[in-house]
Amino acid sequence: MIKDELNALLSQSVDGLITQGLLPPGDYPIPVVESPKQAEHGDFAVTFALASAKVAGMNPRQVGELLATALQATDTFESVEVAGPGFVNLRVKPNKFEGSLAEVLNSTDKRILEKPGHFARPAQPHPHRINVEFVSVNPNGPITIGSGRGAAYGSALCNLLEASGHTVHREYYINDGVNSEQMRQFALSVRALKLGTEFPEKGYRGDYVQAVADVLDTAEDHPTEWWQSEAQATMLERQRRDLEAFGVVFDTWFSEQSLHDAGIVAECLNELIAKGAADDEPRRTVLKMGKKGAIEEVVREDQPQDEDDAEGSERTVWLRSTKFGDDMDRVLRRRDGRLTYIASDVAYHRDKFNRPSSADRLITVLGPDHHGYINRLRAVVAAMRMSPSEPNGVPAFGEAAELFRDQAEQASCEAATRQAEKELLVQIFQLVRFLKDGKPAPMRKRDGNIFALSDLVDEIGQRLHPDADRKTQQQAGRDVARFFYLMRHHDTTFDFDLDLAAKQSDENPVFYVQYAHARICQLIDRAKTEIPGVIPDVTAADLGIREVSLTELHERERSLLIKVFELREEVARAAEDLAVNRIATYAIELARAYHGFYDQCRVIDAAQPDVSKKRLAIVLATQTALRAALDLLGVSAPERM
RNA sequence: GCCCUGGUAGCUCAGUGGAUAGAGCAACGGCCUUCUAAGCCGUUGGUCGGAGGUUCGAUUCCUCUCCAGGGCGCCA
Repeated sequence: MIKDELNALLSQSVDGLITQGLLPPGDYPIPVVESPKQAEHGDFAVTFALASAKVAGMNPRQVGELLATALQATDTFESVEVAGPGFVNLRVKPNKFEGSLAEVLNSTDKRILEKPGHFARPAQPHPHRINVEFVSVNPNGPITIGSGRGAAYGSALCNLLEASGHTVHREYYINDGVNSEQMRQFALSVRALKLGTEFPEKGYRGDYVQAVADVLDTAEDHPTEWWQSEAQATMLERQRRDLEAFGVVFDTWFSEQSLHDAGIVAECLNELIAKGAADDEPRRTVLKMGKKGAIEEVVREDQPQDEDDAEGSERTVWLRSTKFGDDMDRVLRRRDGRLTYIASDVAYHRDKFNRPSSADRLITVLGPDHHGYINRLRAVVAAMRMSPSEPNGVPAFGEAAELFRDQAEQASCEAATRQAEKELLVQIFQLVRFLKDGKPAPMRKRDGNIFALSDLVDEIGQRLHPDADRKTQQQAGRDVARFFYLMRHHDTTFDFDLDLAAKQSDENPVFYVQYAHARICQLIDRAKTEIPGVIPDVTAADLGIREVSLTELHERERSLLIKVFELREEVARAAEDLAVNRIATYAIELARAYHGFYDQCRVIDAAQPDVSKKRLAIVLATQTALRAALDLLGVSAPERM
């Protein structure tokens, strides 16, 4: 793509200057082109002169002049200007865009997620096998509009990681442990509704509970476990349906309980004890933290042992997670022998690493209420991955002396923690506030009903297209909801304006982008009938672009092309930062560039076939980029609106 | 107390250590007998919460601080 070519050219030029003795040898930064904020600064800008003035021992403008002279000589630029304190502003000769345009057109009609050769797929220097776990809510209710953000983000993130050259596994962790008190309450609520028995005090109300009861085909009572597994399965099915309708599918729905059933949780527990990462000493270590994560004090809380406890009660087993960066030790096995959620987490994470096509990176997407879970989760992975250490009897220093057996253990634990920081990335998405009539809309209705993701999709779809069929409504609702969820950075609280989402107007960015695509499609259709033979044949093996020469470019053509070429870089950067919102922003910018081009550049003109051909090539390239961006977001690209 | 996130135009928000900080909406004014006006163009609008520091250069990095939201269970 054009930027890579220019970067290579820059490096050559700088090397040349050094070889010629015009620049003193030194440790220079790698020169790269940047996109200027203002169009009048040219197509690309170089800040090399500013960054390297010190190394060169010259003033930045001087370095800029040298670089400009060298670049002038390459016959690549229409203009090279040194501006301001030492920027080098570049305007590229139109024909230098031909290669990049051909590259994009080669990808027309290919989906970004299908063909590895797609132009938007950057060369991935460090491809990983990434397991992305997201949504993973309890199977005791429908997917809420709060979780909707995690669903949208997680699914788009997976697309993005794939597009940037990683292998991705999409995973949903089912919190179906039979020990779960919440699931027990949910099951008992269903039972009460079905059999007319007494409703549990902490029971779940809402139509969806009744709906589960209605589905179950039984008239008699069963053990609680039966109700639990039946209610769960029914609810899970609803979740799966809702998610699918929202464009979210998983490769694996992983059952927590299956780990218990296979005895793996217990096995892991024993492993941790053997490694010294867990034990049943009756104490909990709590770290008093100062600023910047500095340990101020190690507090040892002795746990009272109830002599009165029922016979057969066991000693509490603690994960010494304070050895792995957590601020508090965590319980793995309760006194009554039940294993905790975090105990299954150990087994679960071991499993993720140990499958046949195992992951080497884990990404876990969690909601805002799980922020405190990050260190704990990392400690779990660290403890599970740690290799046991031979005692060396050298006591650790300072606070560490309270935590570790000796320096050998400290080294081992710290290495495991650092490793876990690399292997496990926890992404927190922040709260969404839903606004209706300018006021916050409650997430939970007074009757105990939850504002479900499916309600959101339906409501937006119905308000947009009151008279359309259900499929059209759902598609529209899904497109708008996904785009709204994704257009803000996931780690920022944002307001979801339901009225704006349901407005079919220029205020709604989704339609702004989709409209650009629809305009393109209609234009291409029209060109096929009005000026057949002029439209570049992108299906030909050796593309029609070879006949399209870019001898001159209208300003709008130029800026549109540059924007199209940016997609690949944008995908790489967004994937690097796990920032899906960049793609939404890019889509809006690309749409803007297209609308601007469309307004000023007449495409179909039988009198000027060369101009038409060139512009159609640019339009096709834009269509490819726009589709790719929308694909990544999981938003449809309609052919007409 | 500690941790996380945010504070940028009237509103909603972009912004990668670079130039005069951008967009959409709102307000005002233009552009359809030629490819979809769900569009385009222009005007108005800013102590980038505050104070220090690093840097040739800070909205961006560091420290402190103010304000707002969220989180810190033998719950999951």
